[in-house]
Amino acid sequence: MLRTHTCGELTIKNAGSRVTLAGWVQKSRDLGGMTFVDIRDRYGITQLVFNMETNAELCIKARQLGREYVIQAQGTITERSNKNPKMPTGDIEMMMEQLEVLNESKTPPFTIEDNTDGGDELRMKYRYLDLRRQVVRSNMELRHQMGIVTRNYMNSIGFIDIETPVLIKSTPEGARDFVVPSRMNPGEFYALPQSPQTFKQLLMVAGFDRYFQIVKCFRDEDLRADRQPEFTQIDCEMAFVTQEDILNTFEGLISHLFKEIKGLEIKTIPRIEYADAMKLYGSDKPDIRFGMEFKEMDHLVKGKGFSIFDEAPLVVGICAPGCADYTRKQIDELTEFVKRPQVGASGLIYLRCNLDGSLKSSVDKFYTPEELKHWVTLFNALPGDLLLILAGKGDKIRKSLSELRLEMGNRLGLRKSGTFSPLWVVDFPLLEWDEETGRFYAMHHPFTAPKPEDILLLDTDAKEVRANAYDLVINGVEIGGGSIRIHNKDLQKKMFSILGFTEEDAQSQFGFLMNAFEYGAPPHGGIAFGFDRLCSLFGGADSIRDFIAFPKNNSGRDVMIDSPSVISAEQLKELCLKIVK
RNA sequence: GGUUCGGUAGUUCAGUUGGUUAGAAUACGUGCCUGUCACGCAUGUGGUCGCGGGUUCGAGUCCCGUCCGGACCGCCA
Repeated sequence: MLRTHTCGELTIKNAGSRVTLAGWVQKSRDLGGMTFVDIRDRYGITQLVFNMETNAELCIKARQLGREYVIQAQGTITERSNKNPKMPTGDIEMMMEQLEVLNESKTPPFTIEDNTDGGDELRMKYRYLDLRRQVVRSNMELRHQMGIVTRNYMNSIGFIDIETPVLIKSTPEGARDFVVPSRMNPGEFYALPQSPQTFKQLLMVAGFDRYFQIVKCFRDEDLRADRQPEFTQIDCEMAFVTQEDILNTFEGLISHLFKEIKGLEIKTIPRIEYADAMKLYGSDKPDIRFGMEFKEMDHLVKGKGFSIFDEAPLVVGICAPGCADYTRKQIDELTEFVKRPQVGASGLIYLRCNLDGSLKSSVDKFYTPEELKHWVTLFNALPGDLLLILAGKGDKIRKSLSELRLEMGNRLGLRKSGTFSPLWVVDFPLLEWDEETGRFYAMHHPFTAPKPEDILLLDTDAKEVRANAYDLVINGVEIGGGSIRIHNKDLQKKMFSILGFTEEDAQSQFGFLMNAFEYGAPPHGGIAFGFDRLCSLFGGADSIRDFIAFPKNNSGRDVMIDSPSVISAEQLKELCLKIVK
């Protein structure tokens, strides 16, 4: 071994012992007569002391060291005369006896510090240097812990980890597939899985009644701070269960993770129906760390001559507590915010509930003080509050108001990191009508079971059919989702037909699944959690990139290895492929 | 496909109404310094102002195009 200890473990107890450390030069401080060098590995930092009086040759050698040189240091651990309470090894230092440069280093393009001077792009290009930083490394360690705790927990409640294939079949439903050409089958392609969905269902048919896997999934869609083209799921499936059993089982996993990793007790996770979430928060993934629920106002505002409200299908607002002192400028800012194309409202109406009890709105012309008082009553608004009201088309304006609600939550500091508010959103619609293509799409996926009491509606009013589908939302982030699956061939066939599949298409794409359903498929259902998102949520970050060792940038590129890249003409020929731009 | 912000020293940024030789901090180099730990002091090196075109006596600054990066919308069963 090139070392006897790590750079993080030596304390006052080791004083007097002769040790050898190996690691990277974090920083050196040359004071003339003596030189201090901080040596770093993934466990911590230890201070090395070189003294000109006792060993001039070694001290001069130490002055030649640059940042990130890899060195081996031998010496005796002594108690410091000037202790540093800020570092775990701050009580001791190593009086140097021997120094070996194991490898030199160019000066890195950014500092290897918690508050690095490097920008994102540079850090990604030199990710191996970025990963040396304590903050990034501890993100990786958190991820490791989350994985271990999950595996142990799932194992302890009887789940079995089974790997499913990565080279599978492309299907038109859902996200775009990444495809891989098959050399042995010219003109044919594998697809990388968007999730192991059908395989885990086949495992249920096979009798593995509790399956899980921490598994890479792939989707060829545009990226976001919380979306990577390859990402990791905790993928789970159970047989002989109801929705209730699944929610309870995975409430167990989530509270266990919170307890083990964060030391937090999560009581029962509240549930909200999809329809209520949309009505109260305008979102299927509401952040319930704060209230500010929607109130619909049509019955109070229509027919008073204010055409914006009269002509809008829906008038809906929120009450921002303590914001009545917002200046004209601040209100204008909010108006600009809701008018941004990403938010999409055409204007913002406000009502100030002044501290002296008076009311001031942007529509005083149209409403009497008495009428405005009814608004205040509807919102239970207190003096000092500010009502913010949008008008427009139902779902669209709810979405805009949802953005405004989150913005106000941010402004008022109501979205505190370190606070976790998990929520089950249940009873999602089974289907979504798409105007452009004039057909239904599965809201979750085509294997989701309708609620038994809604099955009859499939033929008459398919839009109204609710599914046994659920999402886990934490702090407004969709962390997981799943459903009870269809296990009956005829119902599955019917679903495909509603989704516009011909019988032949359904058979060629999903025949293997429907055939399996003919051989005793048990009732089953499951859930998948976004592991990267869960890690970044626990780590208190908005972006999942810092919890992935080698992430891709906004354009799906890995700027370190410079992928994707062109392949040679030989490779193309072998695959019978031709590039047409 | 769209909206929006940005690209100036190795790095992070400032740069006024278009006007002399483009600045700061940090990093790096050199010298001094025996208790530093964001060491200090002195001093120095370092610039294709992303790229191309245009307006102008004059462009880092204005205009057009383009490339790259960030956030977002669409998209993401």
